[in-house]
Amino acid sequence: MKTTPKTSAKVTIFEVAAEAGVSFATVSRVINNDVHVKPETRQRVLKTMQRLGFVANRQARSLAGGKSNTIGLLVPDLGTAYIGEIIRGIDTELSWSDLDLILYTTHRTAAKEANYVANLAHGMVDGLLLVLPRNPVDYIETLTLRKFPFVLIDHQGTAENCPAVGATNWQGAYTATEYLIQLGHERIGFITGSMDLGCSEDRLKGYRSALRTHHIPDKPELVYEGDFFQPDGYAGACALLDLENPPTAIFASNDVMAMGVLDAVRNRGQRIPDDISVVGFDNIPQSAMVYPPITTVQQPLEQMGRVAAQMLINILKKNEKESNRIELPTELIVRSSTSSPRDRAG
Amino acid sequence: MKTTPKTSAKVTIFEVAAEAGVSFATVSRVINNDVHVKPETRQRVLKTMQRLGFVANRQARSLAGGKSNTIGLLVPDLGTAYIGEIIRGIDTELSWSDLDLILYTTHRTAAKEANYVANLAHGMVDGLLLVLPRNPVDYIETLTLRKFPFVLIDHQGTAENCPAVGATNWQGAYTATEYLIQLGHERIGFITGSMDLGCSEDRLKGYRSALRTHHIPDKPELVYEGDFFQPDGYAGACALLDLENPPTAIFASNDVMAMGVLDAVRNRGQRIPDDISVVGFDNIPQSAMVYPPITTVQQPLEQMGRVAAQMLINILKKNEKESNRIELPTELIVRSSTSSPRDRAG
DNA sequence: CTGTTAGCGCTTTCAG
DNA sequence: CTGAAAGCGCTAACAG
Repeated sequence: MKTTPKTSAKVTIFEVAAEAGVSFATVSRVINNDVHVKPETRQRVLKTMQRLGFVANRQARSLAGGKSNTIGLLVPDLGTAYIGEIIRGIDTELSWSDLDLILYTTHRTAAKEANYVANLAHGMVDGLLLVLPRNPVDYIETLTLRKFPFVLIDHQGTAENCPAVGATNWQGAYTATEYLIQLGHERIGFITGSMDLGCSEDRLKGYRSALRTHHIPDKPELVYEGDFFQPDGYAGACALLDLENPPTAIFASNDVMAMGVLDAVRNRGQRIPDDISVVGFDNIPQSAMVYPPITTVQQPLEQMGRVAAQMLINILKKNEKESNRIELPTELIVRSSTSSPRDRAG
Repeated sequence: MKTTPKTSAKVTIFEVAAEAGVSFATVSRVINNDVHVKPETRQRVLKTMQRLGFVANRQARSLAGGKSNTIGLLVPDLGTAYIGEIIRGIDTELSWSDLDLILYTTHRTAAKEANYVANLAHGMVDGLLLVLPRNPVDYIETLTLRKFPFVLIDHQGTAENCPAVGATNWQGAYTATEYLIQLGHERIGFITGSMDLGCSEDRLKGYRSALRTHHIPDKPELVYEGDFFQPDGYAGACALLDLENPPTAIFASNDVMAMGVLDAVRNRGQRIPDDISVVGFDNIPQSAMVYPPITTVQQPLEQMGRVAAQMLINILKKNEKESNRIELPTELIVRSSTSSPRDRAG
């Protein structure tokens, strides 16, 4: 009952070997495209494999061979379109290789993050893609020391010198702010993202730099600290509009919060863009579909995913990290949520 | 250079065992929470594991133990919010177990689908979650025969008797159609989903039944075959509106196509809902945010993911399939894209 | 309660 | 070019 090869049971290289009349080592060679196999023999083995419906056991291969042909993707959560776009890019790129993808969600728990990284780096996966890492310092050193392949996505916190792909957050925020200034806005509210993320800081800095360049005082009361979620966009807009001297435009650090702003403004009976101009960041698909369509800073999310996957694959192949940090350009997408404040008169 | 345990190298149960002064079997027992270990010993081993930074190798565990503690998720693609919602539900549920999630994207290739299933069922994962399977017939039999645990999500094609979670598509479409009829619409256009999917058929049937119930002739020219993507919603709306006697309402089989309908109607200078009422299906987040917010049939996507994951976990635990098919209720969400056709006069 | 003994299915030297 | 042998790190009966 033990070695009885039932028809529907798993087929191992041994069975294939026996059927094909070769040793199992040869079968292994065929599987691994080893050159040292006579074409004739290879064909015979290949046919047998097909006939028997042989499927190599990845666990075993990885145990014996030392690599898993799997990469791990660590994301904070799955709640927003933002992550979805990035995953899509990664998936696209991976579909051309034969790497599998294991998905880990940290649910915004820094502890879980470090924990996962430790586990994953321990044989489960060959490389790691870390989206929006919270506390990379906790493990980047370990990873680097061990020479474990990884790429950071959308992170620009510490000045660590490691592979990462991000977007020109500073530039994007600067451009958008400047655009509002050129429309004639002088009181521009700003809602930040989670300030423990590098990108949030960069966006805030870009906003401030634009103001400075145009000699507009940077009033602290016009900056509201948000967290990238819609409710905070709503709250931020309310806070800003409640000011004695409210802003004529609000720049939210992402589209999701900008939608919260839209709601808040509408609920107060004000119109967009006539009364208040609104700008977002990311250019997630919804931003074009809401009413009014939101002027936003496009972040090439899907491309970021693709590029990151490419980088990781390269590192895996060459066994050395080549490029260090790639910044993909952001672009201002002007839609209908912004106009000159002078329009009010009209 | 071979067995030299460098400080930063991987720690195995052997090292832990040696350090703790027990046999490696005991360490294994501790890892697996086996009851047969003296509390005292367990503590000592646990401490040693911690100190040495031991992390169990999943590949090895799975090879030896015959299970991987990983489940596979097979989705057609990552392009739509639809899948995202489902994944979120699955992820939520999984976060309470210690199962890992491997993500496979078939990119709508039926061949790839069957292929993946074959591979996965071969040791890579302990169970399979299949979202919107294209050609389940290709492998359901194999899976069932092998008693391989799996759950189908949003599939109601063949009458196969296997674990699945879906929504009351027929009921949802019936209710929505009836709602339009009660508003006074008599010519109601319908844009189907991919007709190779069971849910599409059910929705079409629900639509037809509602018409029949209310003695409204079911005109074939009012049904346009779509594919669930936005462009087809656009095309479908154009085709329907080009009819000699165009419909006063259009019911699209999902929200994404409904958005295409919105575009098409607007591009023709007609207003929603004044000139044309529009109804969608799914209730993806965007549907509430576009202009005008779309009346739609809510499908509990996130919940479907959760329930499916629960079912699979149960099957995995009890090693038997318990429940067979769960239908989660749909619900009509009335928003601003629908009104009585008589409003035109107003 | 704990140690011993076999493998899981495959990759990899090392000899032919 | 091909076979034999030695593990990869761990689980799972068996004996104590």
